[in-house]
Amino acid sequence: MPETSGARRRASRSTGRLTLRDVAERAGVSPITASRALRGVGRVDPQLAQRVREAARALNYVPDPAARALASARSRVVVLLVPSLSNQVFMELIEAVHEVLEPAGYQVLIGNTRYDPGVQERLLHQYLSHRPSGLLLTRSDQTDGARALTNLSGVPYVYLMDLGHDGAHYVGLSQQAAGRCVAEHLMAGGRRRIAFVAAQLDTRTRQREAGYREALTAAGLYDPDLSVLTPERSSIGLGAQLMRRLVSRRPDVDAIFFNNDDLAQGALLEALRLRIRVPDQVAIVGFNDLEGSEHVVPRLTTVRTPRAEIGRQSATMLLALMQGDRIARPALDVGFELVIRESA
Amino acid sequence: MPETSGARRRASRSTGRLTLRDVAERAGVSPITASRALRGVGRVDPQLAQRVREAARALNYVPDPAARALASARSRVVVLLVPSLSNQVFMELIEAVHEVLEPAGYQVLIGNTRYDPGVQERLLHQYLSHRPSGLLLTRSDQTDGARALTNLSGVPYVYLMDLGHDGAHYVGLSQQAAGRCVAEHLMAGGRRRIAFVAAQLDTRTRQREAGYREALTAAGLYDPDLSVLTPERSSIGLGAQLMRRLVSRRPDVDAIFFNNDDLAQGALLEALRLRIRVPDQVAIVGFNDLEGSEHVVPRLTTVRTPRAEIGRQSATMLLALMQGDRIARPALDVGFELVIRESA
DNA sequence: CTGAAAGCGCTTACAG
DNA sequence: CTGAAAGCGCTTACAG
Repeated sequence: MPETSGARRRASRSTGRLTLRDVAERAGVSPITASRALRGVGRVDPQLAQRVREAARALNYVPDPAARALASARSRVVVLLVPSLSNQVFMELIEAVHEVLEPAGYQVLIGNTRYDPGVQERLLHQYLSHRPSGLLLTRSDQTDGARALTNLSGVPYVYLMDLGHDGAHYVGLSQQAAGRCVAEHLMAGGRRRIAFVAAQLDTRTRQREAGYREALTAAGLYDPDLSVLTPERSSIGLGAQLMRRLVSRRPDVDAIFFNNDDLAQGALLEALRLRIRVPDQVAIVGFNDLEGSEHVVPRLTTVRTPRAEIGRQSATMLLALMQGDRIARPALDVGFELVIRESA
Repeated sequence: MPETSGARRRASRSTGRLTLRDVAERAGVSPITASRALRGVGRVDPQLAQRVREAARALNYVPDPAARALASARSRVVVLLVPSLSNQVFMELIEAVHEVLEPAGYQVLIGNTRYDPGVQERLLHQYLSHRPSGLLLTRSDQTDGARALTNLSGVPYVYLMDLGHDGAHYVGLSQQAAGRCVAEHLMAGGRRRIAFVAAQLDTRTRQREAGYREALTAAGLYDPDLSVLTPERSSIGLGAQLMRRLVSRRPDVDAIFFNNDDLAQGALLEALRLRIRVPDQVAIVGFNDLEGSEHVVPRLTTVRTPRAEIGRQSATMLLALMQGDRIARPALDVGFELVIRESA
């Protein structure tokens, strides 16, 4: 179609790009009508709409997101801020969010807050300049400033991972109840000296620790000396290291609750090397049910958290909010499941 | 500053947003000068430039990316297309790319091609509508259509993970040489019946297989019956399963080269259960040196591939290309390293 | 149901 | 070195 293209090129700043006008011309309508037909809004004669859609398809037309965002003061972008990009938990979350939002025509802009509330606030401020249609955040990692920004922006948002009762939208689970559940399982198995080991001390970790402490305190078994908390990054290697240190310092420990499966997997490997019998001598429980946990020796007892479900449900909820729907239950509890295998 | 804001609100479609005009007014210059000062282009009186920067900072001004993209026909977006979001290899890549590009003021738009060249082409077409400043792709997964699109777009791009000699820009390593290296190490250790096991059959897998076959053929040891290739998703569980099947079908196998560490880790666990002694009875080598490989029992011999390095270097190379520099060595070989531990 | 006008917030190209 | 004009490609608000 050299003529069309030539005609468009007359302006000095033309980009040579295929525009809505080309589609409109081909369909024999005005650009406004073409715009409406393509977006499926307003009243357009079905026949005309069909012609427009055919023209767009024939020309392989893709609307310019920048022009669209500028004109409508809203971009089809959803901002997703996660605490880490190297944690399997958040990868599955990202993947699930993508799966729901991409087919719905949204771009997912991912920000890595590195478990740092300050970074989260900075990223939020910067990403808000894109005028996103929606926000997916973790509430517990927010500063007051970030919370204010989020509210003032007027952009719909959903909080991920945990739950709250302040009227905001949540998709997550009670981290504290999960912590309590593990402690109770271990006590029910007759364990008395139950340790809690955690790295990467974010808010969700502390909530789980609170649940653990609550349960043990109620049973008169809480011993602060059995809590090992380190800000280091959670990893298999660190789990092995912490295991070794703990059993040498407290040889009487009879159960260990690791805050993440990577730590627990490392501990299991270390137990193998130290010839510590699991669960006979020490019971071990992990958290999250990550890849490999059902295959390690012995198979790891852990808490399954539905990350993909959180991703899908939060994206779906956000989709509803973005089109102005009201949500009946703003705090969606996706639950957790204690998966009892061989290690405890 | 209610007056300023009130003045701006006179137009019916005003968004209430803080604009370049506000910054210019505060600094006492025209918007064009403010624009130039903020971008650091063109000649601007240093004193004026300083005033503009101060005004922007005082107002907490963030330029509108949409307006910027529309006016300049280029957005500060880099598109990164990866074959998977659930593979640790690509997560580390994504993280490293982010680390370089975000501070440089670019947004990274991530697309998941799901190992499907068709999806890659579709995503490319769609993402190109954002007029990205640069593209980060895996060449071997491209269709001819995608390659044509990439070229025609005029957008600078760098291919990740492997190498090529067609003048395009690459940051990666010779997957075939790595495959050959593993096979040679096993043969040097006296192994004669060396199996190759792979899942998720992408091009890089096939290149490694080619290297393996080449080395074994040269030594007269190649046995096609010892190649196990499955299109299933690579995982620890699958590794365990393939291990069991292979040793029962071919009890004489004395070494296995797994195409990814997750498979090898699963195989090690299965060997533990089946009481197969590694490496005495069967040597096992993995690929990629993923998390946990140095901790498993026995510690896994594998090939370390520098994913973070690929991410950083490719982002840095793209940054240079985007500002019009020429690259002296368009194909950057980041190499690989055979890490000999206990399993082979 | 359809369209001409104006505007979104920037940058480019041109003058001075 | 600085700025007034025009334009990027869409959509909104207003008429008809």
